[in-house]
Amino acid sequence: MTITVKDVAKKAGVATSTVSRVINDHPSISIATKEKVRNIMKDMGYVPNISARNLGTQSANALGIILPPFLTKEQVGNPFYLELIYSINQAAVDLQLATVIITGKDNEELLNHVKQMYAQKQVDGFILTYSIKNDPILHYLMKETIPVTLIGKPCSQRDGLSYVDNDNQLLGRCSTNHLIEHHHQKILFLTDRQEDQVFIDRYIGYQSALKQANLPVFSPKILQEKQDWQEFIPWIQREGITGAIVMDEGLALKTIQALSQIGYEIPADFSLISFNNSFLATLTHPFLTSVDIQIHDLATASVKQLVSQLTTPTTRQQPVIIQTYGLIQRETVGQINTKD
Amino acid sequence: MTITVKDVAKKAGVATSTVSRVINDHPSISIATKEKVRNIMKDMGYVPNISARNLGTQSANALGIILPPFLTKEQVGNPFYLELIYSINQAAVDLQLATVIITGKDNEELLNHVKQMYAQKQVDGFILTYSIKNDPILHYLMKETIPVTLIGKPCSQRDGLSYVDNDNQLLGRCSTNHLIEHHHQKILFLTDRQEDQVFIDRYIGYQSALKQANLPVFSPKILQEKQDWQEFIPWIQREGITGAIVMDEGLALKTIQALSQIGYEIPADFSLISFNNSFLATLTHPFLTSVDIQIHDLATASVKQLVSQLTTPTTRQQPVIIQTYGLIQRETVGQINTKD
DNA sequence: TTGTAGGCGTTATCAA
DNA sequence: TTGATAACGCCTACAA
Repeated sequence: MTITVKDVAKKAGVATSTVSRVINDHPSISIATKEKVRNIMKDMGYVPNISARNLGTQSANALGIILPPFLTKEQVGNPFYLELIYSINQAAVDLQLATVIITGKDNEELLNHVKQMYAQKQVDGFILTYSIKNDPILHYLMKETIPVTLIGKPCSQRDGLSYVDNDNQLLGRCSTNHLIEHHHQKILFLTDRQEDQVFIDRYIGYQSALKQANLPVFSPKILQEKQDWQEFIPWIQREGITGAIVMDEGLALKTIQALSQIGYEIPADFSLISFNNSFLATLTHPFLTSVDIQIHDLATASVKQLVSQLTTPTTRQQPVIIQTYGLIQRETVGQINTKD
Repeated sequence: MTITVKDVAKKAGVATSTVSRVINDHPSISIATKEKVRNIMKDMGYVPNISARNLGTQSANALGIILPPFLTKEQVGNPFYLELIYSINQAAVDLQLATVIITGKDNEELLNHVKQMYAQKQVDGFILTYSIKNDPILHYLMKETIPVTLIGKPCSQRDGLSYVDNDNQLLGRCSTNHLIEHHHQKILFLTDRQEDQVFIDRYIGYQSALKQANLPVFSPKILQEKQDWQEFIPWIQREGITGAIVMDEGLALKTIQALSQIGYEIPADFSLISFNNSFLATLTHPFLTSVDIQIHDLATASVKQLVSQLTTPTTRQQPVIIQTYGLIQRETVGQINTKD
């Protein structure tokens, strides 16, 4: 029924081992036989059986994408993950790797799935798509020295951990500078999550930009509950804040709405700059000025990191920091009205 | 190094076949030996090697999720897919199946990946997450009688195709009725894509609800280009439209914005009801009244359908239509102001 | 109810 | 440069 190396070997008048070598482009096979065998493979429509290969090579030819245990509808909706999955898979396919999804409704379930996938040899390693404090998943993977690449920076010092991240301090600095260049002087930093390493780094960048420009640094505003907003908006007016760096595009949209309710015009009265450059940025006017974090590069680099762990397990991986970014100027940043 | 059936067998003083039977819970093994072997497996930390099993059973123990070849940032951002992936994986894990992602930058590449994954026996079958006209992917899978379950209704008659869908005509009818109950009389249907089977069905439901209520039926308004909006908004005013069924929550947000620009208050002057109940619905006020399409049920049913194709390839699958839905009332539907 | 033995399709280790 | 042959770990007749 299915065509195997044996069939190809017989037809080609060579041994199965030769066919196998041709498949793997082994250097010690003459060009002539390679040609011959390849033609026959094509003629017969031969396709290698990956399970059999995996059994032989003791590998899985697959990487696992660990998604965060989603808690809220908001997180599931986060466009970041789908784009990441998509880009990781594209990079993986280029290397003949399959991409397996790993989820769980909570950390315990997720950890079980991770363990199982690895123990059953269904994946060779993992890409962990999020970085949080005291993550039991990351802890387990490192303890067992299972190949893993983290997307994002580890929250605490993790020796030898392979990770790929944006230069979030740089992004924080550049976005802040963008507002400074537009003559803003009282610039805020807004977030809806503070445990996040991404937040910490960007906030550091924000601080450094302001200090360098001799402008006031504000402590980050955490906006989660309704009450946070109720205190926040009057406070902005009182303080005469004119601009903000916003961690998340969803949050930016909410902020714009809250400000319009007190009659602020964007960007005439207030400027915002956000991150990710997702579809949210161009959903409604004013379109969001946003920092593109190059998800594609992040994904490609993470796959590369993981693969090099797999091929050379001994050598330590240097973290990769994506330096490129895009400052996508749209409609939420303007010169500040200095006439008052 | 790794523990195999052989090791377990030796320690338990039984044959490897017995161990194998215990693993698969074969009925002809005595409870006593089952117990014994299981304990030993646990003690030794035995985990079956899936590649080996797959090789033996000629299966892959995995299903492939085919994602649409994404064209635009908007589509990548669509929260629907991530939620679907997540739910499918949860359902698959329960059945001990792995979930493999399949993508491509265009139909050609996607088709190649699909072919390859199946030929290499990396997946047993596919879940196709979208339904479009003349889809070469679906065409190929059906021609080759490869197990597949479609999420959504096929655009043209496809004998014997397994699919899982909402009752979109029902959803179209119910959402329209919801506006009718609020005394709306001139109700529109808004979409940003018209090739879509989902659109067609919901529009049919819209029509039937209006006809039954003896209210005017409008042809669907397609809103894609800027120009569409420029013509649309004045037209609404002229015609005195007071409500709309909107295919997509992103589109609903855009519509609300366009209407506010001409001074309309939502829902006092205009009501909207949309679909999916994604995080977009509660991003900004007014929060969207939305029809929840039960992605979780869709996912679970699709996995079940696919698995039953795999286990009993001969019997025909009856399509599954999810009848339940949630009408999530929020802030965009109100009684129409009848005083004018 | 259990054991024996062969096979699943590749790769890897020897020799030749 | 190639060919035999033995793994790889599990499943499944068939036999006992």
